[in-house]
Amino acid sequence: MFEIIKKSKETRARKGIMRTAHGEVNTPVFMPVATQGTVKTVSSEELKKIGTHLFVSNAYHLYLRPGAKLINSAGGLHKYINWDRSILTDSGGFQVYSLSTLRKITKEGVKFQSHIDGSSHLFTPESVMDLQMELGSDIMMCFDECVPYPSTYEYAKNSMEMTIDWAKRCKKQFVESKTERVNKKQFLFGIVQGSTYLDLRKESALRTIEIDFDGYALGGLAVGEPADITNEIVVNTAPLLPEDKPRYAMGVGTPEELWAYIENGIDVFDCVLPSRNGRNGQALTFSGKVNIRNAQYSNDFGPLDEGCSCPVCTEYSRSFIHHLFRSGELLSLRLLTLHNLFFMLKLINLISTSIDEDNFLSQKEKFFDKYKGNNR
RNA sequence: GGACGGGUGGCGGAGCGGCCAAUCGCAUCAGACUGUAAAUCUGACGGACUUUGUCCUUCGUAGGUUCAAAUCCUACCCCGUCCA
Repeated sequence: MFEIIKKSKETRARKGIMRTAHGEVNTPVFMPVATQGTVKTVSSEELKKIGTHLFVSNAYHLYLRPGAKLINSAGGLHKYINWDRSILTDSGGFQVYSLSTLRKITKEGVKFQSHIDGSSHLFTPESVMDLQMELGSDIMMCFDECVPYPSTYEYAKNSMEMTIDWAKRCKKQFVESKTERVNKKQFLFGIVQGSTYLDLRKESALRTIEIDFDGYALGGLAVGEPADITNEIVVNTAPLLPEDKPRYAMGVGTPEELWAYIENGIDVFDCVLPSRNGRNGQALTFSGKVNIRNAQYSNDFGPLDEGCSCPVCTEYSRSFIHHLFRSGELLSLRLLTLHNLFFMLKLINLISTSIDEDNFLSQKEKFFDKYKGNNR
């Protein structure tokens, strides 16, 4: 599914193409997060318009509501949500972390109490595979435990062992169910855990690779640990992953992290930052972060980001968006989200070009000269 | 002219002798947000300073009672409702 088309001469960065049943996805790629089958506030058409080819949705949430059977009967997730490009589904492993007060982990799986109506649901590696196959996502993720930070070595080790075991069960279920997926080309990614412990990360990586997946993800990142620790994990673990498979840093990240991790050979990212922060009033710009709520933008008639060619910056001013945001107008949330997603895609394009042109390091420095220069 | 009710920090609105520089909401000023239970959350919000504390000036105005008043009393000035 994955082909590398260019390797950086200066770093471990590379460019590639992921081919799924719903088209080609150039890497490095940043996936917007569409948990409920929608990137909050923006439409499929808008995502396409700004150049999105892949986003991440969530099997756990879609299972609870509206339900996999309903989606399946609608003709699958793509058709249901009106998206004919690629979709990656997260398994619910993150919800093991984020909804930790509503679940109980056993060897068998995770028993969740629905945050919607309190009802009980058992998620097992097998059921989560079936679920994602039923949804028909292009790339499925193994069911894992996203380990909280900080975790003791013992907890991290036990959890890592469990995630490995679950990965095997996921693979088995995936392989054995293959006939049911008839013409559907679905791929399955394994997830490396191990918390902040490099030896556990290494062991997790090697044993996950042994199971053999279509791609490999680093999970349990950006869950509250200091940035230098995240960096240490990625720098040390990414090189252990197979060169010829896509590498995915789950839940990451900031513009800083995109540069840093692509430099270390990561190909795929996803993060709620552009969408959530956008809804909370923050615009990402090449000059740094802009909190559009701030008084200083009330009479700033320039675009969110000077020189940005996105559908927002070409049409709307900071002042107006500031006004909309303060007035609680929904349009502000949409405009900020759309701009931020465009920013991330543009940033990825910039990085991609620098890989092509073998000037990654100088382009990175140039980016941060301006980005840092106006940050805070 | 009379009878009630009321005047509290930018606004609304609690408090009705000490625990009040004064609950709360809004507004304002900032900050956070990383595989989304998030259009959310946090902090500041009379002033000054040696800022987990100290001091100064506040609850219509002016007096008074009291060890102590936004809270009680008196007068006055405003505002609202009703009666003439």
